[in-house]
Amino acid sequence: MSQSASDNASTGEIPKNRAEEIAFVLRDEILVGQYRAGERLPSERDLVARFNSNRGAVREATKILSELGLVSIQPGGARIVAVEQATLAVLGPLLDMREEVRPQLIIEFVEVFSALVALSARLAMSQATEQERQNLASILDRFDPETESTDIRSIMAEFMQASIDIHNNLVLRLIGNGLRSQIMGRLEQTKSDRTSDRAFIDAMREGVLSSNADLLAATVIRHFDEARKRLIEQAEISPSSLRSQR
Amino acid sequence: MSQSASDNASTGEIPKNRAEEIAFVLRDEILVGQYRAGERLPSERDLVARFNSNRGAVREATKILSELGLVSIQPGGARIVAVEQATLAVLGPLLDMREEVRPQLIIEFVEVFSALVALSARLAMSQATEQERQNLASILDRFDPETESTDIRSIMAEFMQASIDIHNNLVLRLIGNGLRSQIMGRLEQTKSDRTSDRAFIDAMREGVLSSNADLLAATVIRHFDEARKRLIEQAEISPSSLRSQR
DNA sequence: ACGCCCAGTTTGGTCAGACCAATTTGGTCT
DNA sequence: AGACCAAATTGGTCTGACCAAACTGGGCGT
Repeated sequence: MSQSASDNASTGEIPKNRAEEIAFVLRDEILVGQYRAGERLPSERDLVARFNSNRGAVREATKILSELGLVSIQPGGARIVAVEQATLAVLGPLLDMREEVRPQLIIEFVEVFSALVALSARLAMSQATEQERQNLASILDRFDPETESTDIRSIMAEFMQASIDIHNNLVLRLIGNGLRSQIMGRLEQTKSDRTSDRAFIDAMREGVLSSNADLLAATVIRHFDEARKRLIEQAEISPSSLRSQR
Repeated sequence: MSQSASDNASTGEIPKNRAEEIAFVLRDEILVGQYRAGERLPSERDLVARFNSNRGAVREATKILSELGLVSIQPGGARIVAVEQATLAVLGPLLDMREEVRPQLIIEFVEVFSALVALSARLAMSQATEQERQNLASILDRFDPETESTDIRSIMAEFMQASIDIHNNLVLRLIGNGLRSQIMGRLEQTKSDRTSDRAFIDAMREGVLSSNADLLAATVIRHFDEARKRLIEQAEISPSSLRSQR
């Protein structure tokens, strides 16, 4: 009845050691809904038997789950916590595991990311030096509508990072870190309108160079709103019906 | 040379076990700058000696630090990671430990929280039922300018939660969880203008009941912007000079 | 002097087994 | 049915051991 625990999903999640290996498996099982919230996680000794490991490794694994906010460990037993109570760190795995909620989750991500990029751009504009503005513009210049390889999303990610470096808002940076690490590499290529992308980039460039925070923010919001609408159409389901699936 | 590791700071951070006890001490030492980024954490065996514990507990502790993003554990040694790379979970401890950056950090928090509340209100308005709008309004109604006890911040927190329950954006909810758990109970009472607060609450109420997302968002932004300006004055230092302290 | 290489040491990773205190559980008694 | 108690279970702590990879310093060759 032992288990190798190595049947991990697609993404480049390479467990560094036995504990992470076990933690990832259990995490995915929880995210997939194999246990319900409030239910008890198997005892450490049971997990030892199941994964053919030792209590040390198993305890480290459950520690990880606890840190993710997915389980609550107490003397007497560890209990599963609702995903809604967890950490941002469950986002990525959630995208990998739950195909059904994936489209909706991506839409929700865009909603939030949009607001954060707009905010970041605003804050950056309020104190950027001339050189920093030039730097931001140069990032935008990397966009080339001719080349398929230049992904507008990676440019936005870089723009976000650069603007964070300018205003240096730690809270925003930490949130950005979390979102980036969870989303990076998990978003498939989406076909987008290159000409409208061109217009978007140009508008941002103008906003940056003229240090027009309002224009910048509005441009960002509008662009992501369009992207969001495309995603909704792509999902071919109305967001409200999707929303109830979770 | 042993250490009891129980000299934790003010906030209600009660370690559940030896591992957390050790982790909290090390975390605080890192946040205070006792180790520099890239430096090596003492070896597990050294930590065992220092905390008069065992390797199992120490390993669980470093696992926690690793999960916080404060250290990177690799065969050969664990190394300290820059705070900027960490998780939102370091925010609270940072507020507790670094008095010098506290004012600036709070300002940065307000900047972000403001945008998120505005976004959340927007999203909620886009799909709130009549009853849900009434519920939001009733939360706002709990504000009583006469009573000193009604804290406008707790009302905002509740409003945020309620609006999240409406739109049910998981990403926003997870971020909200993180921010709330880090900030809750760590913000001192600030004297605010009760009459302007009254006006703010009323404006929000109107926005909610008329389902006017733009009004709501604008109101939220304006209010937090004023709050932020008060905080800056209170700190008696310009944000730019503070910014360089970190 | 300088750089390369190798052996010894240190470090994290894994494992087995033991004891404790608190919780949980199941059965018994009322 | 409910209260109660004893036994089994569970997480928490601790000891001691072995391995492979990483790190260290010293000696060798250039």
